[in-house]
Amino acid sequence: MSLHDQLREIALTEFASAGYAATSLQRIADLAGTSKASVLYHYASKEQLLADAMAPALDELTAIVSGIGDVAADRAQRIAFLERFVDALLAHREVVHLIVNQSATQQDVPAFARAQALMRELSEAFELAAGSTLEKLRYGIALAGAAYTLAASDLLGLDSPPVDEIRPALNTVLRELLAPESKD
Amino acid sequence: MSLHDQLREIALTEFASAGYAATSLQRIADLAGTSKASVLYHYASKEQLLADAMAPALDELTAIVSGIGDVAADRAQRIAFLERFVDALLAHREVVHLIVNQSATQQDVPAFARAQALMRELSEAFELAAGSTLEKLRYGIALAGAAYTLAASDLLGLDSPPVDEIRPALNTVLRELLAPESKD
DNA sequence: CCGGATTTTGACCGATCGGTCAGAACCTGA
DNA sequence: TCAGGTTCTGACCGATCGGTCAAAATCCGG
Repeated sequence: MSLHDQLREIALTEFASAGYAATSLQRIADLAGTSKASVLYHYASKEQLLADAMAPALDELTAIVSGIGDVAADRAQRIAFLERFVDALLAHREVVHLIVNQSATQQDVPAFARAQALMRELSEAFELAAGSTLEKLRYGIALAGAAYTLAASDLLGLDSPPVDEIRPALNTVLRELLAPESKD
Repeated sequence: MSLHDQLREIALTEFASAGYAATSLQRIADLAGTSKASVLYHYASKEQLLADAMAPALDELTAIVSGIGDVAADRAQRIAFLERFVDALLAHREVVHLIVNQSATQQDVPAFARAQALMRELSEAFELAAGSTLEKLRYGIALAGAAYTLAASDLLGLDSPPVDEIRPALNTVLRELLAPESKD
């Protein structure tokens, strides 16, 4: 793999585990066995390195949220959305960790601002779908809980089960909350 | 109110909204209309200022988690715990925001390490209570979702409903997930 | 009014960070 | 072998930060 790609992967892992602000370019360079100046040759700035590392996940999540459909009325569409959402969370756990744990306090960084805008778009879509405070909370708890639990499991040192065990369980819990059989 | 107490409140609000690392002692001093050196006269260090600001909430949460009881078998105890938990979340929203959004990436800061240990203790208590992956996820989603949704609602610019509307709704959703009538 | 204790302040320090730059090293095709 | 582009590097810069310190200002009981 090229140094260019290797730097992006190392940076993503470090940003997710130690934090964007707390990860210096020098540390990324050390982990890659190169110099800080070399990192800045491949990526114009630290912000650009983060943006490139998060881009694939953000692109995919943006597509999913954009094509959310009429999630209010149609249970089938709700289930389809949840499935796509869960798949994306599992496919991009490091970026999910970044979004969930750091976008809140780093809105001056473009990539985090983009993530924050995405979360706002998602929550607004469900805000419209939900009538009562109770229902809004259900949406919030379900989606945020899924993302956060996934992101935190690594961190808390919990031995997380394999993906093909988490995926169906996640789908089950989300359906219990947002697409129960009794409804629609 | 004394400058000592005022500094703690200003710091807590800034730490929660802008982030601990991103909030300089100079900014706290400016907001309080005093000098940076004065802040460091009242609090030995930035870390100590954070620790003092978070202490009341952490103490209360620690007490709740310690007295968690046999949450596995007894539905009544589970409901009692959830009620205390929700009350604490609502009473200390700013600290909850801090814990949820920043403790992950600041474990070298003692107060955040303490928060992290608390979360681990809580998750381990439920880890024992839960038999299957599905049940573990239910606990994770419920508790993390409640905390994160509460913390994020301020941030995303959502107009959050008044507390006496959120409290019963939160309790309802958590009971649906963790203490359904059908069980026990 | 005085004197000791408390509180406040500006100047300063060392460390760290992201980023710049000129040149060295390296690779590649003619 | 040589030339031109690509990649890499160490030295350096300006800014910011948390924290120190001695001196000034303020407060308060006798």
